[in-house]
Amino acid sequence: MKQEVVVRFPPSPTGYLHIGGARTAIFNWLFAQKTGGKLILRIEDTDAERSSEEMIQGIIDSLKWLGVTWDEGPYFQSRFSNEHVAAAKRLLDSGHAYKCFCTKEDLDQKREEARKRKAALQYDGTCRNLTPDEIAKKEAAGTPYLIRLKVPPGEGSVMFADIVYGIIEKKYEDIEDFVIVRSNGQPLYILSNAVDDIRDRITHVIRGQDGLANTPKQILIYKALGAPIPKFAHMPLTLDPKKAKISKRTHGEMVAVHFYREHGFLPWALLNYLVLLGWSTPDSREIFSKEELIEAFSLEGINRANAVFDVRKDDPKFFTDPKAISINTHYLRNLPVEDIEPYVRAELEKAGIWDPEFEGTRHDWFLRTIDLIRSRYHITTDFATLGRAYFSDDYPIEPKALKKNILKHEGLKEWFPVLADRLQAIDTFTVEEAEKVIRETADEFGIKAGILINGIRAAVTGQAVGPGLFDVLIAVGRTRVVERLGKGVSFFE
RNA sequence: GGUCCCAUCGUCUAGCGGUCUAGGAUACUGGCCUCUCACGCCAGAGACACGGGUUCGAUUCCCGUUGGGACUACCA
Repeated sequence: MKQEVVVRFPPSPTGYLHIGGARTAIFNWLFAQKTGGKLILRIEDTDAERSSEEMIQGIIDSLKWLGVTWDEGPYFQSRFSNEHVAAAKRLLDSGHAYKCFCTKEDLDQKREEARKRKAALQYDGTCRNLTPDEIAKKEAAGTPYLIRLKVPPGEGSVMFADIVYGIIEKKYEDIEDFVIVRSNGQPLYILSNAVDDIRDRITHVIRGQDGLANTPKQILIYKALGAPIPKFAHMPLTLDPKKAKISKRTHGEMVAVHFYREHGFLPWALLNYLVLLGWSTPDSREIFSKEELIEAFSLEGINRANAVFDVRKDDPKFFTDPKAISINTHYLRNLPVEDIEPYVRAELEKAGIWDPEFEGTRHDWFLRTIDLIRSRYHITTDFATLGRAYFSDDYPIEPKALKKNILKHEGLKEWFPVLADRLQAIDTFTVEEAEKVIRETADEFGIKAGILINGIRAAVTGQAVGPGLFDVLIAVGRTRVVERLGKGVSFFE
């Protein structure tokens, strides 16, 4: 019988969830979904100094927003510190680890010397072979100690087959006797993480490539503890355009999941973009529904080369990776209107122009209007900014539109009121009738229809661009159109 | 410094010895459409880091160089 897959996402709550972490969570989630396995959320909060309740909540909110679901947890690493300590004691008792009484100063000094000699800066094993007598003496003297894992001596090596990177081999002699417990008795991440994974019966460790170099050490811990070794799949890192690892510290909000939430991204669009960073299908397909993505996903499709998250700081045209925006745009335009309705509503509420009628008596109108204007928007916030005139009477007139489409044609001062009257007089206010009236008016005054059309668009929507004008008029509604045109004269004052 | 990983258009990528005059996406340019702007459609420009091998034949395999990245804490 095949063993059930269990994977985990173990964020450290020292900050918000960023792009890189989200991507790791997504890959784990997809693998669990694909294999019918479980995803465990484990908060690695053992660094109490830097962890906070607020960050934990933020990470959970971001995961939920993305639609990444987990089957167990959140567990908190700090609750299991007794297990980590117990594991260290077992290692000590079985001779797989030893106490090291070297002082930090000694170690620093030795490291410094090694650096000067240009040699590897490994621990020299001073305390590795202390006799029981010597140990007892130092303990009796109250000398503080930390615990190091005893790396097997000799020619051997640690070897494992990473699902993404292939066979990785590391010689014992290239691994130092690394610290697993601090002198204050606190276990270190490398130990805690392995112990937690063993307890949680993790079958596949899917994480960033930055964990690759530490994997041999962790395998040594698994072996020393007599635990089965999980499969490893390391994924390429996300780099910034300068090829530096993405981090909260250097990139700030730009790389936070919540930044994209606040800037008009649809969660699935962000997820879809993120999964494309380091993963692909043989046919280079890029747009997937949730079901399609789970179906298509496989660890074998993960790329080895790091990917650049093309964030563009201070780019007037793109506030983030153009590809991410284009995927968001795609969903904004192609999803059923009902699917994006809630996001539009949220934006209108945020802008203070939400009207309950939009989901009441004017619900059909609301959906049709969203559908009418969405093809030129990229982010959901556009509905409240660029699309404001459709939902509120309080909208700004873009200076460029005012100048180019209204002030340039002084005749509009007279034409606007005429148009207002004539549109008001139409029997049934339809696209066809409105168009007829406007074109006839243009003929009558001997001007190109475009002048009236563009002028009306600027007056009615505040913008120089937008959907076909006659559709706009119907969407905005006769009453408002007439009212707005009636005020048109004031532009010239 | 040591150990390890990586290397195809600006960016994300396909390619797993001949199908490559290297495919897709995005961004960019031009055109069509048109009341504007988008959408859509059509077209264009744009890459196998370099040098050695192996082979009848290398983008694909091996080695080296260069470049980039990660790890190397009593952080996680």
